[in-house]
Amino acid sequence: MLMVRYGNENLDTDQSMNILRDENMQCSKCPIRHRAVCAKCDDDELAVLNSIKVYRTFKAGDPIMWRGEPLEYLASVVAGVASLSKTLEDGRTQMVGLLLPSDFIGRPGRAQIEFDVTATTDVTLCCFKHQQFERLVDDTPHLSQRLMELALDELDAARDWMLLLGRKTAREKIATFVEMLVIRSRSEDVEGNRHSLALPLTRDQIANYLGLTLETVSRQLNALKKEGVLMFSDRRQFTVLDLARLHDETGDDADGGMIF
Amino acid sequence: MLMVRYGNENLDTDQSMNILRDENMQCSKCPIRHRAVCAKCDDDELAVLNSIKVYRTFKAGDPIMWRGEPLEYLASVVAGVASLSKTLEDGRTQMVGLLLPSDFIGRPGRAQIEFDVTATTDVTLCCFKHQQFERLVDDTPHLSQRLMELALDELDAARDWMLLLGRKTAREKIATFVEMLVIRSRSEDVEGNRHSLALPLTRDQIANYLGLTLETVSRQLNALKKEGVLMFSDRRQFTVLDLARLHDETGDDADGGMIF
DNA sequence: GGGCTTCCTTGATCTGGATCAAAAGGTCTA
DNA sequence: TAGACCTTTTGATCCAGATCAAGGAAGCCC
Repeated sequence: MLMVRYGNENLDTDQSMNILRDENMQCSKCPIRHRAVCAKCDDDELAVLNSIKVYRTFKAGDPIMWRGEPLEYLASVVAGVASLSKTLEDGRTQMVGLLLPSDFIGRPGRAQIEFDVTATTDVTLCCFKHQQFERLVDDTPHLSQRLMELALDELDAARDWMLLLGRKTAREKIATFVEMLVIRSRSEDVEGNRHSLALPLTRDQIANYLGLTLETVSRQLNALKKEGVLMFSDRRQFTVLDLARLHDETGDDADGGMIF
Repeated sequence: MLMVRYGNENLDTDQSMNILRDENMQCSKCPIRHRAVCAKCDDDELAVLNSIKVYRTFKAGDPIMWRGEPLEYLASVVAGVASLSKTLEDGRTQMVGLLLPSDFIGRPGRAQIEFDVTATTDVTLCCFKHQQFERLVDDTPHLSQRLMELALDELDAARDWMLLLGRKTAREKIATFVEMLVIRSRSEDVEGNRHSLALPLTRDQIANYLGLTLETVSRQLNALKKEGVLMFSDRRQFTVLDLARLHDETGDDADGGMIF
């Protein structure tokens, strides 16, 4: 996945909090500059954000925020993949969102979140202190407008996922998931209509996202391989050989509901 | 469900469009005044809304908006229940939202919606012309703030529903649905901890909302009846005899994730 | 009242995906 | 180079809920 490397030389690192202050990292050069919460900000607004932002990094598997915990930071995902998940009393869990670069964590006007946030790969976040950011939002229409757009995008994605969870077969779920990965990582290896990319999740995590078990995920992925829709170079890295065929397996109509 | 009756005497009715202009209906007396999109508006702002609003009514079963159709109106639900639903290529459908009084339809900055909206009971909407409303939102922070809150509430509800659709058993789904109805209709008949209310949906529609079949819905509702959790006076009207027991059947933990 | 239609119930059977179980790769450490 | 620990694959079995199939019950229109 879209991994971004920053040099380590000039970092002022607070190891206990994973906080990096990288004086070299300017918002204007940020890889997610034009899709994140700051997308609509002009140079002056960006300068303010630049001055209050802090990078934090998390290792794959690290918890980022817990449900119900007061929100100290709001953040944009700069690199890596994080997941949102909810849990039932007896421990069954369901992922309710996948955060890819440019997605935003935390909401203005909410003191806490209703789900756990976990790093599924190594993750870099661009963080803003909750209260500082809230104040900024109040006098920056470009920020609040963009926050609204992001919230509505998430709502559309959540509703597409409800259709998937409620009505799709295991095969359709897997095909939809892979198609989503292709769409959300357009920038990666493409050769003709062959798209090469990596699964950002383990079989177990995919199962968790799709409301399946890991065994079913494994069987369906291998079936798509046998049928010549996918090709795996290792367990994570794969190529979509037939995008049209993949779409046929999703159960969605041609004009497609999916918004990512 | 919370039905509101308006006198018919002073209505200027355009039958073909179901448009009612009721000069007697002042926003200040509106039953959803304090929960709808206008909740934060002051008297001046309300006066503007009052002057541009139009009521429309729909019979149970009527389509309200179609997916992909350009949005002429944005609207608040004043009375009755409407549903949002999405459909797969082969016709399988899944409800992705239930709109109760005070809920809002349509989004600023979006020319169309990604799902169908249908009246499930007789419905009264308070409508605003799309462009007129957009302009108003831009210079009325109270409106845009409230729209943001409503969007975030919907997002939380959508995520709770993803957990339900992905991981809950049929029994848990039904119990969660009934509990939601109780919570969202607090104003109705309560005697001790016995809550009497009506199912706003047919068995088929409930199945559609919960990702089940109508037979399973019927069996589970009757099982809850046999076990003394619910009591039915007819097929729609019922009483919750044991709210704690109902909650135990939802699978949620005590402090509860559910936000409605 | 009788014939529609729509909604709901109940029973019998089937099946997709869960669950249980075991083994095969891969990676890391030592 | 072995051993410990993952993640993934594959096979065998099971079961919750879907599907198929008949009726009932309530409302509506002639």
